Amino acid sequence: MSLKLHNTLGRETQDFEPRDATAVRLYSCGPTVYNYAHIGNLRAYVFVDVLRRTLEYLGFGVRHVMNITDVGHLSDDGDHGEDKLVKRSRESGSSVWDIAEFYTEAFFRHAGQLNILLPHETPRATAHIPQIIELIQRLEEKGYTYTAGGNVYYDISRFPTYGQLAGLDLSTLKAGARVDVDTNKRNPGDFVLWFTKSKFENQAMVWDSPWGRGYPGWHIECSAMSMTYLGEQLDIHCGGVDHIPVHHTNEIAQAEGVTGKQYVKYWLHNEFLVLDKGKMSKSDGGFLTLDTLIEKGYDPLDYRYFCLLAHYRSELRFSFEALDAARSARRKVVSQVQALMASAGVTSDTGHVPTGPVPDSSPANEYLSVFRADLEDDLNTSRAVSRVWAVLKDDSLPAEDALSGVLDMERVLGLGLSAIRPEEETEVPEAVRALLEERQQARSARDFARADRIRDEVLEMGYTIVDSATGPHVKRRDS
RNA sequence: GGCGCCGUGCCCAAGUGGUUAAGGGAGGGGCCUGCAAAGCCCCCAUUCGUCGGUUCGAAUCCGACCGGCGCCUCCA
Repeated sequence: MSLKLHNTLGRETQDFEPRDATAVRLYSCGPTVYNYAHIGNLRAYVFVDVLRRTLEYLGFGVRHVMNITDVGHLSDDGDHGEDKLVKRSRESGSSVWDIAEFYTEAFFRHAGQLNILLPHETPRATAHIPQIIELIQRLEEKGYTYTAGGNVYYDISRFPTYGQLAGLDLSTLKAGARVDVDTNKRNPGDFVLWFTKSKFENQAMVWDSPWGRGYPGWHIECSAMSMTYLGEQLDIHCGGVDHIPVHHTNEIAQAEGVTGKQYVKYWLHNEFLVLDKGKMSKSDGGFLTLDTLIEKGYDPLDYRYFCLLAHYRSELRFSFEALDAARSARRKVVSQVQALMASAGVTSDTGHVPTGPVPDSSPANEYLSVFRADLEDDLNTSRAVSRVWAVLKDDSLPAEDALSGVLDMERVLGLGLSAIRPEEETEVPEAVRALLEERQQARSARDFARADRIRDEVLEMGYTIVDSATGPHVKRRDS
């Protein structure tokens, strides 16, 4: 079998055939950094990470680029509304640049905590204004633009296949259904490439351009940066489903308008994380960040595990009950892996856990081949995760093989399994050690009430006592 | 108004024409234990929103209806 991916362009699952298998050109839409990424946003980055890891797992070379949109977006279409960065700046008293930098750092921190591999390039929009201007100029030369009311617009009537990705029927789109009509536009679907007329004070991020001092529109930065780093034709471009009708539709119009060539071969879009009340929205204010989950006692990787439980093209219903289930499951995987380490004789002294390729002779390959097939089937992570359990539950599998099998799967899953250390006697304070001794004496004397009191006392101090045939073990609580 | 998606056990969720409807969590029972915890074993949907239809056969295809949601504004 070979990798099959669901292409939004054409709405069908297709065999993945990159233009160059040694360097798959992957572009994913990154964050807009005027606020923290919420956990719904983060689901999208986990998805892209699994995609990239899968490609690498299957032997493809990958070049992954993700933009950081640090230029302000308006909260409304057509030069109305307010720039989100400016708004944030006004509210916090910091400069827009500081705001962008702060949230960019927060984003990378969260991504790292989720075991998301850093893309090879993470270009900032503000660092690519010349490329953006050049792209607009090329569109202008080819006659795709017009100027009205001080802004440069893209004229979608010049691009015959406009809206193909989204299956838009332009004649049925209802202009102004939710937004005021921009009277400068010739066609309601036209969009701004360059603004010179800012309606608000304090527009801090402005640059000189052939059309006047101003700032770029909201879709052009992705076209400019993707083409700068990956060339005119990409293999895969991903993002959330919300990008299909506008952002990605406009990106295609911009890129293909300039090059006359197909911009992206495979468009992949992830579905939303939803709450009872619907999707989590960045502009609604009430949203959960990864830090919120951490404060509530979850490991970031519990959330990653949770994301992997559902297919990326399905809505995933978030609840703390469901997250608890993921946490319980992941903790169990961790302890099972530690048990395998013990069986396989892996200690921190012998040091290494098996990391290299699993030998063909290993019985674990039976599981790895179905695992691989699950991923090749449009990234069925839900099934892929179930293969971890299958390995863990197969008692006929030698511990070393089970261990190497699970760690091989970890290359894609990224659940932190390769970072698991053998379980060992925890260094405990002298006071705890003394209590432990006291408790053993109590147990020998069959004074269990006292033994239990001591156990509670030790628990208060942050350590869990677990009795076993070979004597009591002490672990840090909540491991 | 237009376009689109979803509805599977207590919860999350896979499966999208054909053996017993993955997997996890929770729950129940058992083994083990002084008791716990952990671990292990067993149980937990004759049924896939409802009603029709197509088919030898449907959770999977078609239609209607009910319910939920997304997009057409920035948004993962």
